[in-house]
Amino acid sequence: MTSARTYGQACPVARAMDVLGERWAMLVVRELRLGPRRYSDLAAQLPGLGPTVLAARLRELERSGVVRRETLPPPGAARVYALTEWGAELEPVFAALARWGMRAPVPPDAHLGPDPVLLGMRTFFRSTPGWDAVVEVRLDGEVYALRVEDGALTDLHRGPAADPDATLTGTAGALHAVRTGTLPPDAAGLAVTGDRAVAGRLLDAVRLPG
Amino acid sequence: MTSARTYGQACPVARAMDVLGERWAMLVVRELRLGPRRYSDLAAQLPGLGPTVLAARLRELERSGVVRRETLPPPGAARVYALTEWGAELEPVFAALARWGMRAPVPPDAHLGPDPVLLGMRTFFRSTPGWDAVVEVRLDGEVYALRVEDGALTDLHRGPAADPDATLTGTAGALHAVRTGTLPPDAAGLAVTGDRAVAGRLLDAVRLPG
DNA sequence: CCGCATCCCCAAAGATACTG
DNA sequence: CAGTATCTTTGGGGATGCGG
Repeated sequence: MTSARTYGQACPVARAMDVLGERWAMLVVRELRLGPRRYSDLAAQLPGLGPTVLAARLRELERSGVVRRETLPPPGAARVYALTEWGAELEPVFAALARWGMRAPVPPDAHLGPDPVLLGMRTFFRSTPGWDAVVEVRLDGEVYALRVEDGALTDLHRGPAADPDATLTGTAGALHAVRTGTLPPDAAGLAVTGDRAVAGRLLDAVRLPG
Repeated sequence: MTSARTYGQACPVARAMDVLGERWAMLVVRELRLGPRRYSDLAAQLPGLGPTVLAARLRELERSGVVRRETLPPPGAARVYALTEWGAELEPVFAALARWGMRAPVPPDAHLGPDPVLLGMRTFFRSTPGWDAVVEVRLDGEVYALRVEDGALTDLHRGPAADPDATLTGTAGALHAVRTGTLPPDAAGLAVTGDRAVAGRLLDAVRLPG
C-alpha cells in the first residue's frame, strides 16, 4: 500500500525530490511558511487540490519529518499543521525558486492567496536604513504583523500586530497590484490607516521592478 | 492534447513548479548542469525513467524555455540537449535543494551517477587560498576537467583537461566514498596519478563533514 | 462545522516492443 | 541512436458521505 515511490538515487537533489517532488507538496509547505494552519485553511488556499491528496501529502510530509501535527491548547483545541525545524530550513529553496519563477508565465485566471503576497514581500524586501515601523496587513480576512527595524524586515508572521504604526487593508490582488506598480493604493482598493508615511515607505520597499 | 496542467496560481513558486514540478523534470535538468547531453546519455543516467516520459519532459522543458535542442556541427552532427540561459539560472535552486536534501534518507540500492558526484564537489567546495591546479577526473567513463585558482573552484565542465596536474580515475561510488571519509582513495579504488599533493588538496577541499 | 475516507474516472507514469 | 506505439498500473481531480 505505501508504495514509497523513490527515484532510487543517492544524489541529494534526488533525495529532496523524493520528499518534496509529489504534486502539491511544495505548495502545501509554502502555506505553512508563515505559521501553522488548519486542514481546512490549507484546502481553502489550494483550489484544485482535493481532500484525498491533501490528506495524503500531509501524512507523507509528516512521516518524512517536514511537517508536524500539533494540537493547540484549549480553548480552541484546533488541530494544526506546522513546519518542523527541517521544514523551516526550506526557506533558501523557496527564495531561490521564487526568484527564478518570477520569469515564468502567469497562468490565466490565476488565483492569488494572501500568504504568497506576504511571502513575496519578505523575499523581495529592499532594505533602506533609517526607519522603523510596525505594520498590520489585513488581506482577504487574514491578518499579518510586520516589523521593520532600521529599514530591514525583522519579523513577519500571521496574527494581529501590537500597537501598529499603520494598517493596510484590502485584497491580496489589490496589494499585489500596488507592488507591481499597476495601480496606486487608493485605486487598487487598498485602505491605508495610521501613519501614511510609514505605509508609503513600506510599499516602496516591497515594490517590484519591471 | 497538450493539457497544460497548471496550479493556476500567480505565486512565483507555483509558477516555477508549473515548469519544473512534473516527475523527473528536475533530474533531467540536473543532468544538463555540467553541459549538453544526448538523449541516450540522459536515459542511461536516469534509471527508471522510460523513453516516453523522457521525451515528454524534454519537449515540455524545451517549450517552456528551460532546455534547448541543439545539433552539433559535423562531423558528429549529434543532437544534444542543453540548458538555456534561464535554465542555467536554476543553479541557486539546485544549490539550496542539495544542501537541504543532504539530510534526507538515502534510498536502498541507490544509484549514483558521475554527474551528481562532480556537482556535489562544486556545491560543497571549501575554498582555501594559496593553491592552483588543473585536475582531470574520470568516473565510469565520463571525463571532467576542474580548475582551481587561488584555492577556489573556478571551472568545472565535462571533457578532458588540458595538461592536468593530476588525474583521478575510478567509479562514482569510489570518489563518493572518499568524500564522505568512508574509505581512503586507494582502498576505495580511486587511482591517483600525477601530483599527489594537488590531488590530496582537492580531495580535502571536497570532503564532506559528518 | 472540521477532518478526513470512499468511490469513480481520467490522466500520467512504468514497462516493453518496435521503427525511421 | 532517438525516439514513437502500445499496454498496464498508479496517482490525481471531483463529488459525496460519514464520524467526531
